[in-house]
Amino acid sequence: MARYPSDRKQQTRETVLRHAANQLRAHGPEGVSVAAVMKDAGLTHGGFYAHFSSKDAMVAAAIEYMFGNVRDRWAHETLDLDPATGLARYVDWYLSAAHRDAPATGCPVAALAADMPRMSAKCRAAFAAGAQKMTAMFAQALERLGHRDPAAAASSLAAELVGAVSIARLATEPQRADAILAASRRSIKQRLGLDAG
Amino acid sequence: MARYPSDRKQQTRETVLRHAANQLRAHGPEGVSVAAVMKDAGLTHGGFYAHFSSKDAMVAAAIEYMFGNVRDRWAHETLDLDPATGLARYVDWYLSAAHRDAPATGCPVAALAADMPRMSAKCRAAFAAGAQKMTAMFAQALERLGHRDPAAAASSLAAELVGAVSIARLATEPQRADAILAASRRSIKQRLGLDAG
DNA sequence: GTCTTTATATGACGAGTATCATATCACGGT
DNA sequence: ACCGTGATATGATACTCGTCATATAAAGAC
Repeated sequence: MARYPSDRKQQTRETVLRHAANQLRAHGPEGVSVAAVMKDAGLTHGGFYAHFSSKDAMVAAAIEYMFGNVRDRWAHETLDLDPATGLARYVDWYLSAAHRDAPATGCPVAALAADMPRMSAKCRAAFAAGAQKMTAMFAQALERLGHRDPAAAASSLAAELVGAVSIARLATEPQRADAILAASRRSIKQRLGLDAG
Repeated sequence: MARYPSDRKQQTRETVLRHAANQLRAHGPEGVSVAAVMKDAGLTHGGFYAHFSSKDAMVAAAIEYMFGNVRDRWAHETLDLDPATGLARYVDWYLSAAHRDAPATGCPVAALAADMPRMSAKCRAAFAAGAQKMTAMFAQALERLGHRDPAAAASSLAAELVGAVSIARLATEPQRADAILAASRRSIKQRLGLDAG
């Protein structure tokens, strides 16, 4: 029956999704074209609708994919570390020059939040769910650290992380961009008690 | 010589710019079309190139226009107030539900920062300059408040303001959106010593 | 009233896009 | 060797957008 390896289509779909996710963050929801994504994935535009019912469906799937990566990175960065060290390490990565300079593979919230209000309900829902899980991730770590009102602290933390990277990406001079990240690193660590060790 | 009122073209240009600025924040740089802006301004698309050399030139001019409004609002909100009260009042406005729900007339950084990396050099430069002036505005107030390292504190403040509004605009449930703004209001005021009065 | 100039409108062109109908290709079973 | 089907390619359609050439409308000068 199966004329192709059974998971061939699945793998193609995931390849397309990966390139879609990168192009989304790099060029924005309107800047990404079906043909360009397929070309990046090594295919032509025609076969697209065998994998997704519409461009919007692909974008929604790519959003879930990106937030899956966010959770993977969190798990990777905090693996086998106590909550304080793990959180500090994640903050350091989030506010690093490497993350600032690689929006295509970085946090979707910093790269795409501003575009969400004008997207389809499906995309907005997927994005909101992802962002919420991300904040919950922080809240759990802060709770273990004995913070009172960990939800509020996590919300404030997420806000400054996202804002700092967004603004740092605006700066024209590299040293200004560095200073923005450094200022938020210090402010966050001080306020969350992560600088004492 | 002058067959029309001398400032007629200037006024038309400003009307177009105002609508361009609103549409930019509402629909994003790719979502705004020359024809739609002109229609909003009560004109047709043809006359556009009498006012701007290109769509990009209009966007760049609209960016300057928006940041001009930012400074006007700052002046308006902090007028005749001591630095602490003025800053607190601005923070309250920035993190208000009204601002969150009206991106089209709100802060350009929260509405458009994510789109800047993929815009023309001219637009990026105008945006970076505007954002920098905004942070300098905060730094001046913080300096008057006797903060040490007011530049760093202003940077951190701007980051959390922008991030909080960006994330609040994602939330699907209104009460979550409110909680996000409230958490950052408290965190900012506490850390800057604005809650004591 | 007519003329001249400034401001705006009409209409067209070329490029790019999402979508879909149809054709071709690759592969495992026989 | 070849056949049938699942996966991808080709090509076309309808639409939108930025841009510009040209036409019309408005208003003071004579």
